[in-house]
Amino acid sequence: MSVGRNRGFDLEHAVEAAMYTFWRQGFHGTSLSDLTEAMGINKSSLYGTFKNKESLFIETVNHYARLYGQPNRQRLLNASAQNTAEKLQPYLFNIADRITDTRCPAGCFITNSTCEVNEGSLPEEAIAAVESLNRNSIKMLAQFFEAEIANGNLENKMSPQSYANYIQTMQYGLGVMAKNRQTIQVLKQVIELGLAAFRK
Amino acid sequence: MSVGRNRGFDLEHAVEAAMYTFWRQGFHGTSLSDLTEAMGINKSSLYGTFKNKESLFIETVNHYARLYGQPNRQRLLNASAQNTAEKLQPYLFNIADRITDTRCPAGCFITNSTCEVNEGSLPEEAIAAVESLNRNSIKMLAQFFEAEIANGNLENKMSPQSYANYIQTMQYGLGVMAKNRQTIQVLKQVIELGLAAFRK
DNA sequence: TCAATTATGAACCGATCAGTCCAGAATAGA
DNA sequence: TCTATTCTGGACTGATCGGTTCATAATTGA
Repeated sequence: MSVGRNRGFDLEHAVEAAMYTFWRQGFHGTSLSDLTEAMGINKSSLYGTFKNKESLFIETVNHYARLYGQPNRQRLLNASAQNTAEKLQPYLFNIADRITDTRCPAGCFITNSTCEVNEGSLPEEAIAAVESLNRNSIKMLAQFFEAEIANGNLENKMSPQSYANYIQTMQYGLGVMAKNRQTIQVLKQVIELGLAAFRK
Repeated sequence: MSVGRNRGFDLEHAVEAAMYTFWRQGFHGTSLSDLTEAMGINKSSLYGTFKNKESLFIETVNHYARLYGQPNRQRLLNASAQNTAEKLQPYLFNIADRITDTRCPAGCFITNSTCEVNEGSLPEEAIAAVESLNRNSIKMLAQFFEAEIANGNLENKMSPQSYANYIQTMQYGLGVMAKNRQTIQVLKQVIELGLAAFRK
């Protein structure tokens, strides 16, 4: 254990509380008092631990991606279902479940943040963090489609990149639908229609 | 002409300038100084004419819907193409063109605003205005699909409402993709894939 | 036990926030 | 020309913004 007084709060719980707050209210809609109240710490501790509002925001979007995005993408890459549509369905259903989960803020944190991104308005490093997560998501989807085509599960009428862009668009759209308080049933019907592109 | 001093600025130009500012920066990301600077007027005139920031915001989202959304929806309802996909394609391409138009802020103003909506964070009447536009959009899409099914252009495997939800999801997704600086070419490929649901 | 180090609470900072006020300028009708 | 009305510029308001400072509390290793 390092020298000095011990931190009086749990780091992960604090990041999670901050994440929920940014997720619900956005970067600009969240004040430092909102954060300190949600995290149960005061400003000194927040600045001592996380440097500033922007760094804490970056911490939370990355936490979100680690917690929700990456495991689901990993399952998609490892999926053993017969065809592409049957692999994509549980992947998208998982997203739909998450973004309509009443225990969490509505919608997708990354989608919301992407809509808030804008030079001069959001701080530069925060923009970079969000854009990096978006690029990463599309990249992993492209990898998935590349493998699907290589394995003969999918015609190569379109490039893996194009299929990836399509699914990314669906994800974003579902996020906004959820923010708009559409039910899980609606989202699952939307997904079924969206998967028509992968069914013969 | 009514009595008293004449307004020293053009009302429509002012609303348009405010619209671009909110569209680019969001409600919370836009300050009154941003607005007065963009509109070329001062606070007294802004408050005298538009009451407050919230009312001006509502004015701008409605202006956006009148300017872009409604004409395009009207064209969709009047489209004479052979089948459903050929009617939807120009409708969605029009959206893609607009949200990637470099003369305007990236993305869709309504989509961005929907992501910013959230009780307690955005003022109540502004939330109501955005939600009303979203409901209206889905309603008109549902009308379109109802007619398509009635005319025998589309199987009634799914309800008109479900098809409408699907297209609305696409629209939202395209908006976020555009905000994420994806090109018009990418968006048009995505649309082609998305229309697979309406092609045999 | 004591020095070095780290965390915390509270007061404080200048800047900016949305919004108000008011004196004066401009206009129309009488 | 005079009066009533409306619009405008600028100064001003209290509140809140993100961020800092500093004295003190708590901890470890020596």
